[in-house]
Amino acid sequence: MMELTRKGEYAIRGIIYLAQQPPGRVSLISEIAAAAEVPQTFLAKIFQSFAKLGLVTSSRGTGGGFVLARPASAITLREVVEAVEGPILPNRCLLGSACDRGGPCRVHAVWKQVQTEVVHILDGVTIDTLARNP
Amino acid sequence: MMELTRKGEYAIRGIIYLAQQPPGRVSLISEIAAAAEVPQTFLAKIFQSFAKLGLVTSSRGTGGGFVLARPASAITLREVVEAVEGPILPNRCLLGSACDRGGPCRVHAVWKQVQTEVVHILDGVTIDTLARNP
DNA sequence: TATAAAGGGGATCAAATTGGTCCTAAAGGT
DNA sequence: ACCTTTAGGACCAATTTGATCCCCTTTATA
Repeated sequence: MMELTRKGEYAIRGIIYLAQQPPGRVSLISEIAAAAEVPQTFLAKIFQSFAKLGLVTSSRGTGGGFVLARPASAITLREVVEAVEGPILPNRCLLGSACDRGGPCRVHAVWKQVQTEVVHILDGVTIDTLARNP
Repeated sequence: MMELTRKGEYAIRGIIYLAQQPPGRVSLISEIAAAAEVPQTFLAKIFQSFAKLGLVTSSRGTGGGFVLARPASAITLREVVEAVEGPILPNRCLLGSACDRGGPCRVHAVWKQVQTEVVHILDGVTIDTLARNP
């Protein structure tokens, strides 16, 4: 239960690689894909999401590629994961207010607590931290 | 991300209904399914899992049905969820020791922490508590 | 000892999601 | 012009999810 998908896995590996490059250094998607051992076309889609959300900046043409849009210490694991997997949401009922057939369900508060805790943990981890890891 | 499936949702609804019955009272799967508003054949499968894991006891034939195998206060939400969704496992890498291409991945400790927290929350909630909820 | 009333278990199936490819367009450098 | 590189959409196969169906076994009781 609650498993990260390949997409999430790849997203993390890819952005960690970017974070390990010298600041300002532009990386090609082909380079990132090779280093992170991820299918290139798939990773390209992932980085499109990153770009749209402002986690990375992209440039086209010769000399183009991807760079972090912010210092790695200002990008959280939560942002990266949510960029490709959508919001942390242990149960659909956390979206609307009425989840059960009439009124909030009996487990509502528990899922809310799970959500809060997970978000808190992932918010506390930056890509910088992960990139510097042993 | 991390969404509970219908199966998990149904499992919880079904066992809460059982917990709300007078102690010892046998409930038919048809009765539970109607009350919980869950497809009966699907719920039957779910309760088979419960029975195999010893959360409920089942009896066949006339007068048969399902009863909680333990007091509702001794059944945790975690047991119910894991019975049908498998173990709480934010990342595959939490199974083996080496997750990344050689050695544990950089995010390993984070997923471990998420797992521990979620397990802790769900372990702290009993079916009894849910059944008595407003 | 039939027979009806349950649950057990396997096979099967459609729909949704996941994981991934391909192609064409657009943008930028030479 | 022409090459390089990302953008975006269409498309596709495999897997998972969400069921349904059918036949078997167990059990009470008429």
